[in-house]
Amino acid sequence: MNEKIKILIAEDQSMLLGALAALLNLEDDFEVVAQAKNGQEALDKVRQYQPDLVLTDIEMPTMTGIELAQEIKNQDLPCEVIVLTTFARAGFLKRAMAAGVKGYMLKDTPSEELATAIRTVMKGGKVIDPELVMETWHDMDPLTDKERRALQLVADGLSTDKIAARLFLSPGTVRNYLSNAVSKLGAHNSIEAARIARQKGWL
Amino acid sequence: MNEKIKILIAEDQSMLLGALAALLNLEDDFEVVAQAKNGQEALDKVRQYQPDLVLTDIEMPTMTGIELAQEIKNQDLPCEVIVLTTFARAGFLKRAMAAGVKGYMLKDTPSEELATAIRTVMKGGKVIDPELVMETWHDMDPLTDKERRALQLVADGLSTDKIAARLFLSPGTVRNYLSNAVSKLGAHNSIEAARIARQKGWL
DNA sequence: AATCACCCATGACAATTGTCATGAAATGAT
DNA sequence: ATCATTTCATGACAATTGTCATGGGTGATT
Repeated sequence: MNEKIKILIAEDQSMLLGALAALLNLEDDFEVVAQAKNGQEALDKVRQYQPDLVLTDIEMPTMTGIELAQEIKNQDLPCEVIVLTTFARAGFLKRAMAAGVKGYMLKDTPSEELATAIRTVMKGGKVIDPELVMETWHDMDPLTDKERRALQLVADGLSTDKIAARLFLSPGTVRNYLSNAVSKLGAHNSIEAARIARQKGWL
Repeated sequence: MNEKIKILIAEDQSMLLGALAALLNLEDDFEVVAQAKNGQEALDKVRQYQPDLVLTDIEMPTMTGIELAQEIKNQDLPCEVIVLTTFARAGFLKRAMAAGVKGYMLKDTPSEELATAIRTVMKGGKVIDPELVMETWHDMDPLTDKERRALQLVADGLSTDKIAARLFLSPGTVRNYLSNAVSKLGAHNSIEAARIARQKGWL
């Protein structure tokens, strides 16, 4: 008789964490062995409980789900990772694939598909919605490294003068980088550009 | 023998919708009779299934959870409402209370507390985290009606000239309203002011 | 009736952001 | 080695936002 698939769930919203555990524990062949509310706790518990599979959100305190997946890969921990996140973001999907993630699902996927996805991954398959790939993969990050840094600081609320000081550049330079980013992203101003970049996973 | 508490869940994320249904159906005295992914669907199903209690998110398509609660109250539909939302927002909490909501919970509440909250509400009690009330009730909305309208349009990406045209005011007036809002909210610029207002539930 | 506080409204001016032209350095292709 | 392209960098100037002084209308208070 095959043993149950041991699952660790990482999700910072306690309500979803508990509800997902309840949902997955309904399946005869699943066992939720641990839960974590942030990335570091998840990594610690992966070592401790040695689950077959980790189901993780992306945006969590201390370590994102993608960084968690990267660490699991770096340490050759023998478990698969499925990402369950709110938004389809090109930057996140790309980084998740690079980090060895075997599943990438959105939270607006019907819950019935989750169990099926877990079984598919445990059989060696991958579960990434083809539509998702199609709609995001072509989204190449158009930002240069300096543009991204400047935009990140705009997102943090700094003025161009402060950004210039922080990056050891002159204000004119920063204004130019921001203006380039605004154009590339089709935004009306630098703050909207920062929002778009974050939304795409490029920040 | 008492009948089971009939519950309708309204939540636009399918994964959470199904997981919450699974969680609640584990309780012997609960029965999830319907699920809805938006406010209008929820209202239709409240009429059709006549649940004892509605568990609803706030931000959903077609009708917010608070508007749903208001409609349930307006139509004297005999069921209680518990709001389950992501953020503690003063404006939302106030409007939820005014709409007759009996429970207001955050999604980072442990899932074990949900069943208890539902039973408390069905016994005539209210479930609003006192800390939540303490931390948000004092947050009086400092914005005047015209400031709010101008800020809303900033949030929608309009320039001050366009906002002036839209509100049939002169640009100087709009600049003044936005400047007032920036000061009141302690923001660095009008876009940040709009973000803060939205976050507080004042937009 | 007079006064005060607040909202609504406007424009002058200061401060800041965004565009654009320009040029050096780095990188990749030939 | 050379050339083309891209990135990085800067400042002048235009465009836009934000501050501030000013004043009318409304409602509450004295």
